[in-house]
Amino acid sequence: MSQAQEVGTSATPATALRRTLHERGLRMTPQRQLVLDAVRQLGHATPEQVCTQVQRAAPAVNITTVYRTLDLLERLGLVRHTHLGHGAPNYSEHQHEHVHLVCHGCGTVTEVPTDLMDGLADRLDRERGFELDVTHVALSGLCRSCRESQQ
Amino acid sequence: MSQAQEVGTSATPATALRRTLHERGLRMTPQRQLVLDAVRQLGHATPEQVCTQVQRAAPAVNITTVYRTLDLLERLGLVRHTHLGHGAPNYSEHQHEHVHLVCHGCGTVTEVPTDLMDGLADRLDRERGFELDVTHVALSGLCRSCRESQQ
DNA sequence: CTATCTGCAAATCTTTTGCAACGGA
DNA sequence: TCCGTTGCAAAAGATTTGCAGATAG
Repeated sequence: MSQAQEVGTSATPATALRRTLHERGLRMTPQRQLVLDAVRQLGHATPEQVCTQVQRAAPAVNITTVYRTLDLLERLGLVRHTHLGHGAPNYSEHQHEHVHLVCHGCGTVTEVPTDLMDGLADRLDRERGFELDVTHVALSGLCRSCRESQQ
Repeated sequence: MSQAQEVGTSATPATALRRTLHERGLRMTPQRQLVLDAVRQLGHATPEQVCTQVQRAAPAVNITTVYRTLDLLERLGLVRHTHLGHGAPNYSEHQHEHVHLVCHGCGTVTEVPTDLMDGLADRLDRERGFELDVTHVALSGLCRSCRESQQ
């Protein structure tokens, strides 16, 4: 009983997650639902942050499980990760597509619509045959307020 | 004598590096020249790769020194680093500006001229007041050959 | 009942830090 | 000589792996 104690969502309805897992012969577990919920609640977050959020509902869930589950959810196409700059990967819902702007100065992360990248994506496609994955990396630079305070 | 043994470049002329260091009250050392040389020779490389290259000339140089020196050279504006995707930062000469395209499929890194980003940079500046640092991150996606072999 | 999952502990890998010794100017 | 630098060892942080036990189906 030391394992998975206190793990459990409020209801555990026959969710889309359960269906997706079963289609591939995988099992539905409270941990998997909790990790997916956490990613949705947090918008975008590191594995560490996801773990903290999950543990608010189920303290026994291990960070190892969070890593493994994020990997799994990504393979299922339910979440995706981007690299915001330093090192920590950053997970968010797959549907929720956006480009990250990271400020060197204050570290703020802003989300902007992906259509900002349309022009660039077209050019890369035409000129280089490169299919840009718009959401996988962050653009970095200086935000307005940092520019103002710097000069 | 256990330290810095066998460290030494072929000549050690009064280089630009020496001057830059002295301007700031810092000291010229063989290690610093070797790290800078390695970055130039490799084009772009992780700290690990830089270290391996340096150690071909001077086996005693420690990875710690490579990390510290890359940091220093970056503060001096001689090199800069970008994030290619997974986690390892990637150092290259500062003068040598380019945008990295990383392919998800084969991992190939391609360099393209930064003016590809001009349109996007303008838009971000006008619409968001965000000053894009074009060279700091990589764009990822699928290269032509991976697209062809995938479909 | 059985194969899949999880938690735990330990291994790995990358990067940073403290400190005594070294060496550039 | 003096103080910036280096090498070493150990710490710190992030992620992965092996395995025994728990559990979904």
